[in-house]
Amino acid sequence: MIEIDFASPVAIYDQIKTGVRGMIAKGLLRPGDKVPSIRALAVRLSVNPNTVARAVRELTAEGVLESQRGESNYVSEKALLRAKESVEALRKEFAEALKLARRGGLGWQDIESVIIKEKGRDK
Amino acid sequence: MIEIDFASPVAIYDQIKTGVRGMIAKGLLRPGDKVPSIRALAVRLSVNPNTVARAVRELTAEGVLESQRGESNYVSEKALLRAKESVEALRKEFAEALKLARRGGLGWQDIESVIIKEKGRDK
Amino acid sequence: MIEIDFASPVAIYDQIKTGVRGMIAKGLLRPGDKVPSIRALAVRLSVNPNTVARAVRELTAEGVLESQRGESNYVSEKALLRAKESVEALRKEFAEALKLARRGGLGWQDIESVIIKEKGRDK
Amino acid sequence: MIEIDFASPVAIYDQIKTGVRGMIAKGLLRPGDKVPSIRALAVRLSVNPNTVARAVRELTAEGVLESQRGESNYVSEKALLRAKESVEALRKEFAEALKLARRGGLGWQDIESVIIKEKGRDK
DNA sequence: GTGGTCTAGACCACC
DNA sequence: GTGGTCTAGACCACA
Repeated sequence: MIEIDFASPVAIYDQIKTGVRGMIAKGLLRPGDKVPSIRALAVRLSVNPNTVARAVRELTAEGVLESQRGESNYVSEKALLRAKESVEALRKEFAEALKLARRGGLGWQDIESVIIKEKGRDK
Repeated sequence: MIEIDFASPVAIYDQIKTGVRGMIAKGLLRPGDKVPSIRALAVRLSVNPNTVARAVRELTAEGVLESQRGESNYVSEKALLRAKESVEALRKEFAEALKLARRGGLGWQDIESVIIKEKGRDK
Repeated sequence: MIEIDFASPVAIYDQIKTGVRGMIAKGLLRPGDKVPSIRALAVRLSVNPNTVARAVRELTAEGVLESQRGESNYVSEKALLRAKESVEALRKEFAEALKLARRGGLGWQDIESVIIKEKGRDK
Repeated sequence: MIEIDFASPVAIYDQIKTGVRGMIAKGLLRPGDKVPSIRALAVRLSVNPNTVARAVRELTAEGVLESQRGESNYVSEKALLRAKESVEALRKEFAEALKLARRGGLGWQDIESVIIKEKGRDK
């Protein structure tokens, strides 16, 4: 499901947010689907429930999830649209990172090798 | 030579630093080479001389450039090593950005298209 | 300054948010003003720093405050506009509460007495 | 009689409950009075009979109304007491809303103007 | 010193 | 059981 990189400089709650948006963008999570409980997710990701709660809260504020007291959380109808937007933002960030790497002298060969390595990790 | 993206969120002096390191890594600047004067660089990049000065100052502190009172700046002997290190750092950042983009749902096709587009821009 | 009612059903972080917006709307806090540190506010309000941090974080996301790593927080330029909006929202909520109270049989006399009492508390 | 605000976030059956309690508190309905039939009320309020039925059911469970199979509904003897209680609850909610509005920066002038407007609507 | 994040554990309200 | 809030205390990055 969602992979957390504890060594990453990116905050865990942010990785969870990105991960959920990613699953929606990839179609693994669809509007109306029930999202695992905060506690369950926390256990599965080996993370504190508060950290998951923060991600869920912010995704809810963003309109990606819908939550009601005492009930499970659900993927909202607007989620697909929001996910598309965030993927586009990600595309721009990646393009920026690529440009930076090129300007800094990273060769195309290095870049291709990084990509091939990641593709392998993906399996 | 060095391209400055004035719309980028990355500070200009930082783009200059990265650009210089990049030219060294690419072999366009070699240890012992004379670096253009701050004023000349400022004019060529359409940038404030203070901004160039800051980049040069920090590169000097870093050991990439060597400067002496009233003389030109030169690429240091250690520059190649330093540049290699910074390219390695860049590689890691790029790998990180790639991983993030993937987790967030960006498809391989999107990624390839970004790369092809950048390759084209490079010419 | 900001008064916290610990007996209120309204969450503390929300009372802080409303309080800050209120001070801006009242002109007690103006764009560019420095906001007390999270820790200082926490002590003054007898509240956990994390609770203040949440209020500050959300106000920042909302565009009312501006914060930078390691620096103090400041009231943003857009804060006045945002505060005006939130006051308008508050006005509507109050009007709704009034209408509800009237429909439920609360007499004008009762309402006036509540208001006079609150005016007294204000001093 | 009872006014329904279809644009309100408050559920309609709840508005009906509040309205009935209000009429009792205002003395427009007294213990022993016959309450119009569910169908008649539904027509008069332009509302689904099921919605009225729910309001009546809950008011009966609460002890405000009394109903017997096939007979009309009547205002119970305890109704006055219950209505007083609910008005008191309403008073507290209104006081809370007022306090919130004040803390959020709503001026007394704004508050008075809201009240005057509502008084006018009341006629 | 600042804000930002994470953890641990507690209590509440709702269903 | 669910999510929501608060506290306490820790560590990090930045300046």
